[in-house]
Parts: sequence; C-alpha cells; structure tokens
Amino acid sequence: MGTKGSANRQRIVQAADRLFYARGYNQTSFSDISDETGIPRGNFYYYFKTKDDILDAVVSSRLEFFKQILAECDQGSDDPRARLKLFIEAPLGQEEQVIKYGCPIGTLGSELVKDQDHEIAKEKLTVVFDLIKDWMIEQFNGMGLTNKAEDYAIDLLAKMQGFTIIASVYSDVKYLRRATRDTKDWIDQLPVN
Amino acid sequence: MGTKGSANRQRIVQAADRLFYARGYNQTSFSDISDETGIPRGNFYYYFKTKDDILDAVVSSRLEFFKQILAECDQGSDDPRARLKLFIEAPLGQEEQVIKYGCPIGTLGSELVKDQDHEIAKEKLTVVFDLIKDWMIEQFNGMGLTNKAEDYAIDLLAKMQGFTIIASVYSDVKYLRRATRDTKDWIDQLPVN
DNA sequence: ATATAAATCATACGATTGTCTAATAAAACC
DNA sequence: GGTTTTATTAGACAATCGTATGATTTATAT
Repeated sequence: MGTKGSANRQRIVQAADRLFYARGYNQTSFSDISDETGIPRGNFYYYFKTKDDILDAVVSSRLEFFKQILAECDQGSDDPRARLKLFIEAPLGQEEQVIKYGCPIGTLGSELVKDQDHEIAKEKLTVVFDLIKDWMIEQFNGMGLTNKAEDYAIDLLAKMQGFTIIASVYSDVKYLRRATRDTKDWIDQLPVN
Repeated sequence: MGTKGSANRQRIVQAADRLFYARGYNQTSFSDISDETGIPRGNFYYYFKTKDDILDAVVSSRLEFFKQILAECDQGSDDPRARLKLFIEAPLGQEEQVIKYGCPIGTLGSELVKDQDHEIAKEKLTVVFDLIKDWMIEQFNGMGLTNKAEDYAIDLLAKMQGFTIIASVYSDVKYLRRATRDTKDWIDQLPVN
C-alpha cells in the first residue's frame, strides 16, 4: 500500500491536522474530515486502521513542521542568541491562529494528558517537545551557558507555552506581541559566561 | 425549584467538576456523571436544561475554589510578597492531580477556545483568570510596583500556566517543584520601589 | 489483453451521545 | 387528609460516533 500512499492519504492528514488544531482531536469526527476533503469515510480505513492512527500521523506531521521552523531559525543566523529569538517570534507568523486556537502542540498536549488511551500519540508529542528543547539546549550551549542549558531550555519552553495560553484565553494580540518582546529581551539579558 | 437546589444538584456539579478536570468537558458524558453519582440521567434535566448549564455551574464552582485559595493566601500573611509566594506554591498541594491533568482552569481554557459554542462558559472562565490577575495586581501594588503591577500579574499568570503544562506533559514532579521555587525566587528578586 | 493488486466507494453495524417526555414518588401546604 | 408543588425516575428519541465490510473502480504488470 506504500506508507506514504496516494494523494488522498496526504489530504486526509492535512485536513485532520487543521481540524484537530481548530476543534481539538476529540471534537473532530471522521465525517468532519470527510466533509473537508470530499473523501468518503469508508476510504479512511484503507489508510488508517483507527482514529488513533490518524492522530499519530498528525503528530508526525507537526513534528516535521517544527523541524522546518527550527531549520529556518538555523538558516536565519549563526548566532545562537539570534536563533533563539527567531524561534521566539515564530508564533507571530501565525498570530491569528495562535490567538484563536493556541499552540498546536501545547493544546494537543493538554487534551491528550486527560486521556488514558492514546499513549502512543502522547509519547510522540513529547518527542516534539524534546525536539524543540534539545535544539534550545544547543543554542544555550552555544552561548556558553553549558551547565544551565537544559534548565534554560525548559524554562523557555514553559515561557512560550504560558504566554500562548494567556494570549488565546484573552484573545489578546497585543499581549502576545509584548510577551514575545519580553521573552526576547530575557534572552538578551542572559549572561555570556 | 431553588437555584441552589437539593443535595443532588450539588453532587452532580461536584462529580462533573472532577470528571471535567480528569477527562475534559467533551470527553465526559451524562452517563459518566450518572455512573459516578448514582443519579439517573433523567434527573439531570430537572436541574440543568443543557450540558452547557452544567459547565457553567462547574466554572462557577472553580471560581469559588480559587476565591477560597486566595482567601487562604490573604490569611497566611500580611506581606504581599509572601502572599504571592503562597499562591505560587498552591499547585504543590495538588501535585499529583496537576501532573496528571494540568491546571483546572488552564486546560479547560485550552479546550474551550477551540469551541465555537460555549461562549458563556468561555467568558466565565476569563472571570476566573481575572479574579486571580486582579488579586495579583493588588499584591504587586502593595509592593510599590504600581505602574507595572498589571504587567507583572499577567506575566506571573503566564509563568504558572507555562510550568504547569510542561510538568503535566512530561509528568515531571521534580520540574514542577523547581519551577515553583524559581518563580518564588523571581518574586523575591523584584525591586522594592 | 488479461490477471492481479491497489485504491475508492456506498452503505450499514452496534454503541453512545445529548435531549426530552411522561409517569411516579416525596414534600409541603392548608 | 387531601391537594398541590417539588423532586425523582425509567425509558425512548433522533442523531452521531468510530468501525467495519463487500463491491466496485483504477492502476500495474505480464
């Protein structure tokens, strides 16, 4: 059947990705995906045995998405400090979506921790977090903050999750921008060691 | 019918509160609440016309819960700095639950922003956030940081949301404790003005 | 062109969802 | 004690859920 499959498989994953983000995993039905793609529900089970499998594919898709963002940050500058700041302002590129639906991995994480099933997808989600965290650690290491790099990385992760939630709950774009700026300032004010 | 109603009404709200927290609003059915309380589903509609009404009651219940926590912080000390630190370490009192299910208002917020309906409950949720934020502003004002009190308050709110999410996604109690300590340190290091 | 495999489709299953109604039990009142 | 609210219950409603199957179409290979 070919793991990558036909164009239909991609379209299903793309639509599911968008719908899971906009409505949440549990609030998205096969019919929703069918409506959005025009692909009849019966065809889904040719590519995915279960809804969990679609979730898995979506998480993989988001992993690739963040890999790409990180690659762009790497290409944007050689300075680790500048790279971190590029990543911090990445949400501003999706401003409207972030305000409406929050962080694509943070909100999915909040949803999945509440489910006793989906263990596979849950683990995969932490892979996405780890991808970002490890990349951040690299940058902090590059700044010479070797012994505190991991703590700084997880703190930055938490910072971004925090201001994203607040911005979306309050639908406050101005706050999102201010918090982005403040977080970048925090990077600048870190010691050079 | 009496808005506060009988003991049954309270038991419904309590069970719904716990279930909405542990499984999420959309993943909790009337049957679940019925199973947990022993109250037949048919009785629900005597107290609540719709599931949204139950959600409303639950949000109100959480509002009262946080009012009580804030009251305890007020009683715990006269120093605004100490009060803030008492609130910061409040999640540690629910450590296990926070790790498992995240923040009771943060995760509900993440869930509700994705829903085009539930507008009423969504607004009510920001009331809970505002309750905490305004209380924080009071404390920062008490510290003499009058012109930056609101910014500090919303930043603290975001900080706590952030480390709560990370702690629950990673199921990492140690990080929850470290982040709590760091956040308290941040309070201590603020200028006195 | 034929045989084989891959892909697509319409349709239906049982279970569960939130909602609602009609009948009953309990409580309150005069 | 009889009557009227208030409270409780069981059961059924249409709709939708994720899942599954069998038939049909399209593509591939010989």
